[in-house]
Amino acid sequence: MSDVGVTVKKNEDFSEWYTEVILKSGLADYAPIKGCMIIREDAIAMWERIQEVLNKKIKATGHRNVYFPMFIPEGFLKKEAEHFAGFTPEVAWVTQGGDTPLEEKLAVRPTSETIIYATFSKWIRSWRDLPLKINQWCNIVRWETKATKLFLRTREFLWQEGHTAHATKEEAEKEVMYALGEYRDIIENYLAIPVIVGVKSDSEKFAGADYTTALEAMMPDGKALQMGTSHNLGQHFAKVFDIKFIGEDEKDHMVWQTSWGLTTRTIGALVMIHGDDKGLVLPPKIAPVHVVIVPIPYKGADPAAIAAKAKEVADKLTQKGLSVILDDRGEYTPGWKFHQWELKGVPIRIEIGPRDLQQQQVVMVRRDTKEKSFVKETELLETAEKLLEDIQRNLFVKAKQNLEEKTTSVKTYDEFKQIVAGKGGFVKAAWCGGADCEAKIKEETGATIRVIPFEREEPKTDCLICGKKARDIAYFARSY
RNA sequence: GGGGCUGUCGGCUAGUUUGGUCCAGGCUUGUAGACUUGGGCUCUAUAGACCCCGGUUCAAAUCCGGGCAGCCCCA
Repeated sequence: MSDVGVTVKKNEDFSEWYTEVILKSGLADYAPIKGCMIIREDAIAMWERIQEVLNKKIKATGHRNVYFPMFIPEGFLKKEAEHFAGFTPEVAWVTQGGDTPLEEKLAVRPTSETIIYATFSKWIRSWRDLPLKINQWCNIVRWETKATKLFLRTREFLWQEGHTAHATKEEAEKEVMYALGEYRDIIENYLAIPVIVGVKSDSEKFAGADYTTALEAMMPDGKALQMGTSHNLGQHFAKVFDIKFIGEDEKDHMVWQTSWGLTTRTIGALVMIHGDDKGLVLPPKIAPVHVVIVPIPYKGADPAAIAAKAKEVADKLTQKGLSVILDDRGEYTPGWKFHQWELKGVPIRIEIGPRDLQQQQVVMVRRDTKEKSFVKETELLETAEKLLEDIQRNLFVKAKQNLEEKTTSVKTYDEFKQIVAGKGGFVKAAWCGGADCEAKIKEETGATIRVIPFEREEPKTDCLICGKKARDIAYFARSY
């Protein structure tokens, strides 16, 4: 046994397991710059798949892609005070070009609201210009000081940011929910990760927003991970960037705005949630490769016939629209290849050897359960497709169980502390809505309000901290 | 933000406690070849490292200082 595979078990040293799986499966590598990572081929392929799915959705509803500069003049960033205060601690600044100091320093975008909205004020004149709905795929820099965690905490990452301007408050509210809904579809139905959706507390909302809605997932180690956010910006930015339009009533109005983002963090969540001791386990709908075929060319057998059959099977599956790799490398043994492709998380492996040739069958192994079956050639396509659907569903169901197992309702603060310090996960607790109580919990336990779910539950007990009447049942957790 | 730990061929490591045996050993990987192939085959040849800077010393992978990088715990 060599050490090319994952050397630690997921439930023994989760953090180390996570890093090893990512490095060894080839999703990413550390970059020679502190806090930065290299996103490699397979991870980019998954990101491209996410792009493909989301682009299709938002284009169908009238959003269009754009690209704004990555540099933002300091003055822009400062215009909305709360926004500036929120982002300034982790902004990277460009202060010099060549040998010449800049007259005004430039922020490397931590998010693009300000530069985009400065432009919106130019583009929007009349109600006929609304709604304005754009999106951009780009990189973002936030100068983190904490330890790097691949995909989850790096100074630079990729994301998509949608920015919209609307004539009415109601329309903006609808847009916020629209974006959140599309995120939910991608995350749950493609990435197979169940989420709790709802609104953030004031202290956790986006700097400069009226309110922030979010999707939160639960990792196997009991920490929550934010999977995406959709903000209602109200008229905060419209006021400072002077984004006005003349309405049908021939009067001046401020626009109502939203912004929403989904990042490459979701790939980290995917690894954490579905991976196992053998490596990655990818949901078929996001996997860059659906099927790997490993021919087993015994010496006594007819290697040419086996190779031909493997090729034939590969072609059939490819024609059906699946992404297939025929691994006919002679220098590796089948066993070696099995491990390699399991590490990379390919959903289905097909083995074709002399015995299968005789029986007119193939051996099909699913990555999630490692279950092996013999499939008649005539049933190859339908079985493969059914299996992919099965795997997709199974991964979601298992993740959903994890989410449910790691969600605990508590009545007292003692119970709360015990859960947070022990099994972790989401802790549902009654909360008065006060920032002081929230801050106290954060200080004493490290847990924050991840989300106040839309699927509202009526609090039956009083606020955990102050004992006053509770406003909500909030989901608390320690988080990434 | 605070505390702790670690850094040796591409990867994992031995050597560090007690400076000298180390122009650094092993396994794995890479390369060339042979032989194999239903769960990480075997053999031969070959390539490859003390994180960086400074100090102590006759002598530094080993001790000291600083830097850089990574990991863990706490908030």
